Amino acid sequence: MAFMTENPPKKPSKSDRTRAQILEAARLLFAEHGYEGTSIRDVAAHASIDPAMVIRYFRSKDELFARAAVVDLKLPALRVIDRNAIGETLIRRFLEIWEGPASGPGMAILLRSATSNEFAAEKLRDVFGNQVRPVIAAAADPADAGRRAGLVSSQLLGLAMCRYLLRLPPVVALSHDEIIQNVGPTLQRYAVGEA
Amino acid sequence: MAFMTENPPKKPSKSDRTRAQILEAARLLFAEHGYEGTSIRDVAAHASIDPAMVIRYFRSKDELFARAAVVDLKLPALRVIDRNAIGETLIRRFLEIWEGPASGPGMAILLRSATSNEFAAEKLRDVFGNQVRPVIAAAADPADAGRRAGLVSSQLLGLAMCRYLLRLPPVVALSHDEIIQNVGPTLQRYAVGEA
DNA sequence: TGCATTTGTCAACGACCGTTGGCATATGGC
DNA sequence: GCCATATGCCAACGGTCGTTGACAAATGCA
Repeated sequence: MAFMTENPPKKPSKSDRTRAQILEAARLLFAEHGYEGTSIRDVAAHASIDPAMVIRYFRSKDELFARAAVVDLKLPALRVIDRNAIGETLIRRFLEIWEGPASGPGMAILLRSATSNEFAAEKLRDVFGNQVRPVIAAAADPADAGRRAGLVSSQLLGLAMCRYLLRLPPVVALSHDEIIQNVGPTLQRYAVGEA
Repeated sequence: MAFMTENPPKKPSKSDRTRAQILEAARLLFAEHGYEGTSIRDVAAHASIDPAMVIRYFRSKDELFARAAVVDLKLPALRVIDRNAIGETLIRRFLEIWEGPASGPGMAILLRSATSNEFAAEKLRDVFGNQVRPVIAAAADPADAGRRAGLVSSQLLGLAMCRYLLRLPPVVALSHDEIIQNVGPTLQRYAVGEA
């Protein structure tokens, strides 16, 4: 067997480069065209490699998608957030995640395929259950953290859909300041506003 | 040529029934599994008919999808809406569209496929440009109606995604009253709130 | 009853898909 | 240089897809 999946500390071997190229091409294409709209052959062509190699490095298309669709929102630690600025904090982090240089296209990959691919949908539900909900739960009564996190998610997810996937012109045209000033208060009310 | 597409006033002929059955099956499946996830053979099986008939009645899968993806939000006429209750009016109509018995699955069809099918995306942009925007434009300064309609759309589209497509549990659990009380004020502010 | 038109079934086509196994080439330790 | 291994290409498989054309059954008018 020729796979040593877990960290062998030193080995930037030849294969690791192509492996990374394949994964990068896959993340790009999955983010842009979704799971069904991206073929193994497309990924291979983008990585300048034979389709068979994609299968050799990742065992199947499903496994490749799973490797490509990892998301870490890196939301601010629970106690660092100012309760009175949680709305602004969330929307600022949102813009970094979707437009900042550091973050990859992980969320785009999930959101693009979540409507027609159950694995992506489940993964997206996990993100909001394990990464968004805890932040809200730490800032307000944990009893209705689910309700509040759900409302926050609906606004953020809708904004992402309109701005980055559907590319609704007036939403694309919004400046960062406009988004912060308009959506920030909404999130603030959803997260910690009156019951 | 055997198609008389435009109203021949009296003819509930045999074919019109199967034609309707095919369209109904298509709307159901497109709404549930999206464009790429629904095959002509699936539609035919659901309509208890041969796949070739689907092509004979509608000329191609694209044309079938176009016929299935018609949407009329039937938003209240421009001057009937109370400016101070436009948020509540919009969210109530939203719930009727998505859960009421009268409205079909038109929006679900569009939203389900909009992330991976450019035709559906364009159609959805049309809906918000031709049906949502005018309502907002009539209620506030038409100059920034685009911005306001975009914000309204982001919230409504996100709520639909979370509740009906992604089925995020805490959002599914929301009662109609909770939705109206929480999302209504958001839409009110987006539509006519302070600049 | 005859016959033309409609309505439906069946088999097959070419294309694309994910995936596989065999075979060539390059690499790197001995 | 020798050879095991890693890396890569190629051709093909079985399957599903949208779509087509030929043919059978039903329908309705003369």
